[in-house]
Amino acid sequence: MQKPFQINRAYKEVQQITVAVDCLIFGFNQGNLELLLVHRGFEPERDKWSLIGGFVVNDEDLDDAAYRVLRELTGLEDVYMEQVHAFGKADRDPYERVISVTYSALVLKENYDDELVRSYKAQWFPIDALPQLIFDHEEMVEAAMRRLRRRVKTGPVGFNLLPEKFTLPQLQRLYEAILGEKIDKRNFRKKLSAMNFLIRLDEKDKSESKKGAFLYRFDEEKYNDVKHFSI
Amino acid sequence: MQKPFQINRAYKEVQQITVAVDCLIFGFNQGNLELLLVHRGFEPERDKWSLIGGFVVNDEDLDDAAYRVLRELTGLEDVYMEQVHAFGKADRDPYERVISVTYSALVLKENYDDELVRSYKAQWFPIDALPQLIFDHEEMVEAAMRRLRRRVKTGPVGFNLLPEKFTLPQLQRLYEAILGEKIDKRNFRKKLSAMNFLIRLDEKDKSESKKGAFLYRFDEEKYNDVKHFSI
DNA sequence: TTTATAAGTGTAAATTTCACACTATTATTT
DNA sequence: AAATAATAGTGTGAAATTTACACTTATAAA
Repeated sequence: MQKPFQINRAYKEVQQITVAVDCLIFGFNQGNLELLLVHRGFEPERDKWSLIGGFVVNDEDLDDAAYRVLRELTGLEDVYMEQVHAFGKADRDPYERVISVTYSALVLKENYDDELVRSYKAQWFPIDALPQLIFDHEEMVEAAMRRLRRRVKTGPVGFNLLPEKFTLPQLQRLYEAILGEKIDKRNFRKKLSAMNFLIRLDEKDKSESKKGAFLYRFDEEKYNDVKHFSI
Repeated sequence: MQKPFQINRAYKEVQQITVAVDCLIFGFNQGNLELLLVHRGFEPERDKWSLIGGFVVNDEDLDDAAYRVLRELTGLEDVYMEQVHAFGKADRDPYERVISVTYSALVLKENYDDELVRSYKAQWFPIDALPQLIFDHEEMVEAAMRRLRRRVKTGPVGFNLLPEKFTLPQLQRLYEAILGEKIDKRNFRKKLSAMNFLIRLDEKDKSESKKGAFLYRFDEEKYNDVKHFSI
């Protein structure tokens, strides 16, 4: 029989393991939900693509490691980010045993540091046209997408993918891209206006239509009064 | 600037970290949702209680580590278990840096090995009357409860906490214990009978009432025809 | 002036959720 | 033998939510 649980916390002889974070960096661009990937230029799995990852160091919070990796690649801070799942099959990385914890980040494509991204040979791919990914990274994408779909239906996280001012058609296209289905325009707007946390500005965005669409902004305070967010 | 991402996967100089799994073992007993905890008999945080945990060894899948820990403590196999969250604050364990991945297990209290549990000084506590827990284990319980509440509303996982044959009053009490709220009997039954995956047997359980309540069983096949599970 | 394009708006039907109270069965008590 | 006490079991109508659906408006471009 094994040692009692927890007891061996006091022992130092426990095996240690390499721990990584992999970031699913989502952006929204011209109606497409996109994912930022880096090209893998070495074996094994050379020329496939990979999530942005990095190793966790010993004095660093797990969450901080994810923020660091994101910052190093994109230059972004204060980004919406959420842990998704820990992937820990012993043979998931053929080179060595690595446990990877995935994080999903929603970034504003206009804000990130393009230069930095390019220097890492990173590239945006539409979520429905991803290249081949290494290891179990496809499974990671699936898990993150499932969670993202749930999150945007039950909370105002989607707004992190849009600029401060946005139009309702943009917002709807964002939801359609994330959920992978068409949404009825009137029903969509009805739900939003019932929740009453979007402020219509006196400005229109004419870049996407002749008529122009009113710009809105998300109002944090009004959102706090919302009982049940649902889209 | 740091090394490019992923590249240093090929380097062996990465710091390694102790990785643990902590199991939230839920049981249902006499109308109460209960959690199995072990008493901590040593410093730091002596005499608090703790989740059942163990360390992940290098050639072991993360999920397998959780199953092993559960089996070692309860003797149970083939248990419903699901990863909840990875907890990774650098100082969450004051003794040494440990990243802990939590798993939620739903066990049948009648099946586990009582002797084994007692030999580990483990004890069941009602979920609404937990003792003080070590480290961030209260946060772990919260996270697991949130997920469990969501899961039982959207899928047939609650049945893992009941024996093969169970009555509708038992099932309702289980839901009430998990959700922490009273449920209307008629509405509850209406939803279940609409989904049509419970088979009423020709037996009654008279242990909990004079009249006796019909026993039911969950029918896997019929469940597969259910479009939307919702309670 | 016409045309083409996307923005914006309301209503009715269907479905789902919610609130609510009495009868049935039987072991136990008197 | 009758009364009692305790839990099981059952249906209906109101309210809220979700869904389906089509035309008018504004304006740049032709």
